Amino acid sequence: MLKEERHKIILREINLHNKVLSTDLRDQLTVSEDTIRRDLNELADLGLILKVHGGAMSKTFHYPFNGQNQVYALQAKQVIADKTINLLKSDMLILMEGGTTIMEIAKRIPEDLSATIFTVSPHTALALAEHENIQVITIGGKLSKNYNIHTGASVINELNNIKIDLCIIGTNGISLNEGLTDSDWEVVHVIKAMISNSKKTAVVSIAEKFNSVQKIKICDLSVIDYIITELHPENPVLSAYGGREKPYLL
Amino acid sequence: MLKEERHKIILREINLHNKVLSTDLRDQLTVSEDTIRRDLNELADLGLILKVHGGAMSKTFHYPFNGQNQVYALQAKQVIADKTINLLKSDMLILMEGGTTIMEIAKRIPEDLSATIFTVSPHTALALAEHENIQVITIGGKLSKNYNIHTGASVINELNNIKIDLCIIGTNGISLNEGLTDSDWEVVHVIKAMISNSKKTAVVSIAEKFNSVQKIKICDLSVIDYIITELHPENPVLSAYGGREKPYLL
DNA sequence: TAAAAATATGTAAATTCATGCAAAATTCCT
DNA sequence: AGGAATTTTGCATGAATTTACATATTTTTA
Repeated sequence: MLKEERHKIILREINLHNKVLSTDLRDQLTVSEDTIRRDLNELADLGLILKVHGGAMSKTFHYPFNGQNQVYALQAKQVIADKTINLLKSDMLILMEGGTTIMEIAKRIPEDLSATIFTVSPHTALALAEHENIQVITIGGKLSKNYNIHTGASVINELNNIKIDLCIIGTNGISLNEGLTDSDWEVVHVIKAMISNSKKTAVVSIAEKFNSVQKIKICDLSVIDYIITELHPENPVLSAYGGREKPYLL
Repeated sequence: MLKEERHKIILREINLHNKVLSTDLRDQLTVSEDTIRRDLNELADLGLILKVHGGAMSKTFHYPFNGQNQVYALQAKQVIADKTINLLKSDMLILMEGGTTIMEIAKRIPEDLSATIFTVSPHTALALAEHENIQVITIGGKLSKNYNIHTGASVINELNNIKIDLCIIGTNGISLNEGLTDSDWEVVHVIKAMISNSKKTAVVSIAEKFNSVQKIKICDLSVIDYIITELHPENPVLSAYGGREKPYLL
């Protein structure tokens, strides 16, 4: 294994988890601990990481909600993120909403993927900005305090002027009969506009949210192309959802 | 668990709740109480927390100027922020750029000030969103990786459609002869548009940046209404700047 | 004032680190 | 392609750090 290769893996690991243990890296990369230590020293000399006793840490938190904040069901969301990333191809125009699941996707995008990603969420934008080959375009507008995403007429207008290849949204409610539902009127309208200006739409949601209904309807499930959960597509919990038609379970 | 990791968690806990009990931390972090005590001692030695019997407290509770952020010249920037906030009145339309000084302004806006604030910076937007009475509107666009502010034609277009009462910008270079200067072409154009669509413009800058010149010109100083530094307006360092005409030193 | 709680100090075990050196791998040059 | 130069790696050693426990002291509380 090349040194540069290790360095990239180490940096990635730190970006993802905010820290690494020398011992973990030794096992993961199957090199001696001395080598790892030398790697960490070099990366620290370049100012890329913060070396500490026992490993290394991320030097600064670039965006507010990053490390210490405990994300609910983080592991499930990371599984979802990895599945979702398989849908992303180079040169795509991608549109992302906000939320913790989508943040995990943003963080875990491979460094060699080059694409243009639109987002209505400042958090997502800042996470995406970490990737060298991703062009980030924020759809600005009134910032909703509760959801930290841009809403309002200006957002809708902007969205109506672009044609997206793949749109990735989270959801608060998802059920067979009611489709996608949410509780905030402004947010619902943004999501509607996101979907209707995209060729394909993927919904990411932990299985726990399935069969829950919120007050305001976004759309029927038939409009959705992919539903991505942490479970295997053939898990009985999802059996009602994977029909012959869209949406496809991933 | 890494020691620094514990430290960050402890700091976060203190920032959130203003105090921590050693016993709570012992349980939460599953280490011995001695370790917690050592951690608290180290953080106290660094001046980041205030150690008290039974745990530790936030120092900012007692001494407002003492952040743990690694912002360069933070104290000066906080002085600038407080001066700038005097310019803000309720019901104003305000426009803010990005940068560490402006972040301090955003954080320190009084809770009873109610205004609409536009910004081209996701960071600033998220900081502003913390204030209940501030309506935040993000001017979206291509996110510049180096500066983390939105740039490009769409930003200019949006800016041309609004009329701002007060525009607050930072700067990289400020000098009598060359006026405001910066090093990034895209950023310069955004700032130009910000200024030309605002009735009043305030420049915030630590004194250290005075008499420095960057490659690209933004505007002459005569266009600026207020220059705000951490120094007293009559400090000799600034003597050349405060003429009979604009700009006014604060 | 006495009991309880919190703190300080010392010690030993375990882990981690820095350094020097030789073997192995890689790169460079002809 | 072949060999020299350079870089990289693993190992050995001793030093340094970190942690939990035991014990003594101080502070708080009833």
